[in-house]
Amino acid sequence: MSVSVQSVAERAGVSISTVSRALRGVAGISEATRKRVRDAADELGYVTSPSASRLATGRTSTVAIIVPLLAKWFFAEVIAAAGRVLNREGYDVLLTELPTTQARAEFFTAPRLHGRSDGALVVALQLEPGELAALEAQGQAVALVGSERGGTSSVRVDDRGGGRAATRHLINLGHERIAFMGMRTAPGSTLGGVPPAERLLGFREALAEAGLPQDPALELEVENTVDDGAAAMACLLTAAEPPTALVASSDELAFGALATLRRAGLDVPRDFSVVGYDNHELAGAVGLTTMDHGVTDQGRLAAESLVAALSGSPAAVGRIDPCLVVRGSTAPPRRLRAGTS
Amino acid sequence: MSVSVQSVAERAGVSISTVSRALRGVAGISEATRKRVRDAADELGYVTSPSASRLATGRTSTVAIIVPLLAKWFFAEVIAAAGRVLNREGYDVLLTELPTTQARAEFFTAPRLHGRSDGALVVALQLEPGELAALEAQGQAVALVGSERGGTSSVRVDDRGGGRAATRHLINLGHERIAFMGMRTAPGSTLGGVPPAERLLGFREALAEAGLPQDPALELEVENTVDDGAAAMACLLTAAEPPTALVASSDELAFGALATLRRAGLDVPRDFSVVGYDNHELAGAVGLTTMDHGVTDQGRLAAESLVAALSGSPAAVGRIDPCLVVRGSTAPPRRLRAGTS
DNA sequence: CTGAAAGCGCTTACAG
DNA sequence: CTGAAAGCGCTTACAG
Repeated sequence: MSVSVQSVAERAGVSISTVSRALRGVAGISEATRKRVRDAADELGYVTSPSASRLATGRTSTVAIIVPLLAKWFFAEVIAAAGRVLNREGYDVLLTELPTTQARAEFFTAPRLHGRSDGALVVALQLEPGELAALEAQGQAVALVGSERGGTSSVRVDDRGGGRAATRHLINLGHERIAFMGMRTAPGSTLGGVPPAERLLGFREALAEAGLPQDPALELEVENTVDDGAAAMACLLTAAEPPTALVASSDELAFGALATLRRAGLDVPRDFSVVGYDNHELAGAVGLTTMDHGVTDQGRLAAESLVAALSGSPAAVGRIDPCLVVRGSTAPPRRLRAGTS
Repeated sequence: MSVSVQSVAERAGVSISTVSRALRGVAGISEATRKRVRDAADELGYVTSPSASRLATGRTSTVAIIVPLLAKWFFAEVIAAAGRVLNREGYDVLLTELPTTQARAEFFTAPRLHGRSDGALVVALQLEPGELAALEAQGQAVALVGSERGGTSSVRVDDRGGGRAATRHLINLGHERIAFMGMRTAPGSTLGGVPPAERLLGFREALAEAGLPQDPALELEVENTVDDGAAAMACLLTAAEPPTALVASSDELAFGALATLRRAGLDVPRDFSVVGYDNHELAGAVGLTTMDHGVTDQGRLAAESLVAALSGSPAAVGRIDPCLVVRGSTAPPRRLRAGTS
């Protein structure tokens, strides 16, 4: 049904070996022959069979991108950025979503990538040693975003520094009671992981450096959803000595917190300050001050290091330093603005 | 390097034909033999080579999902929903993003899917006849979401009805000057299309049915971004006789509009009402009343009809009726609430 | 610079 | 119920 090398060879009056070589741009073919083959291929509408080529070479020119959840802004953004470099480099993108611990277990038990992709870009999942080994046993080069493993390419984001920076911003404005909203991994979920935990450590460091007391009651752990952020913020409003500011470990959580504050009739930033984490596409719309951690860069860098690994380069670690984006959700606490409004 | 049928055959003491048949669950193999083969395969850690299998059968068990832009909530959600059914049905998902007219042209010119996938799930792109023909010439079964084509499976969303419903809600509240924010396709962009245009028609129908005048100045066409929504809302605020309510053809646009209203010191819904379109994951956080058009269902239905088409079923059209989700961004206009604060 | 031939690892009529 | 053999459409040493 579809045109094969054979017919191109006949039309060009050469052997199939020559067709294969001419079309792939291999050296050692006279320009005249190459042109003749190309013309014949064009006229016939020939296109190489990927399956046959993959079977013969053992390479798939495909990369699997593995994420916990597709429909989260962060993951979609990473996939988009990674996909662009992957396509540019000639790789197909195979998408795998592992939203539940069950899906995750099944995926790593069966050799699901074997012969389907040459490499895997693993986003956010904290791979257990066995899982990483399983990927490698399937012949996959691996690159990580949101986690690290010795000997494996990854992009390292200074989340601790980010958490510290967000907190310092509030401290510098004069806040002394600052809450932190972290991410908890829900049972059966594959979300969460090291980055949010690092942000919490950064938060604590900033408080310690400023000589501020650590109050465990101000450290909340919730699922990373708008609703949970809203609920957690409500809890904070019931404290005997409420905080005047919040560091949220994601913009989703911050959005939820802002919603609760608004519903409670509190004005941000006059009555309460919020710093988010992500620089989510919608952060601007709600005027959220937040930490930008180069989400697009994370995807791009990871894809680049995976492509490099695929061509034999040693494992590389990309680095990203988050930085604050000031919008309108932070201000000095009320007590420092006695004269104001 | 990896285990082949050959070694399994030797270990089980049968021919490779029998191994192939036993492992694929084909009928006509004694249970004893089947078990022996399975055990041998397990012991050896055998896994079928996809490339070899695809070459032999001519089927790839892969479906390509094609979207204009990955990092938009709507598309990510559709991909996630479709991907789940596709994986469940044993298909791999090949991801293709065509954000620019250039990428789109290149994609349809080269037979990029030939031999890579058995079908294509095309989201939002309004395929030109030549583009659809190109996919079919590459042997792809096709399913559409966000557009329709005779003889091709698709999911039909009643966008006109949705636009009308959103508008009626405002009319029923007593609004008489209502603006509409539609989507314009930016030069070089692949976004936009029929659904937003249908929503506008529904808007006009509702006005006409209510005997309200059509004012072209209240119909804005902008790019589907928060920023453009914000800018367009600002324009509306400068009208000689400003509207009291807005129907936005996406939640992103509505988010932008809400931001502008807030910054202008206007209270929603006391001073101005807004209805969005999408039921975006963050609509709840900002209290946006919006049209839910079953985004997850769109992905699921499209994937299901594609799977059906792949097994020979005739083209099918799924149907979805959008419905209003009331939150807090709509209320009767001020003049009807003279007594109220 | 070019060709004949083996091989990649399956699936599937065709026989028995 | 099982096997021998052809074929899927390429790539790649090996010769020349």
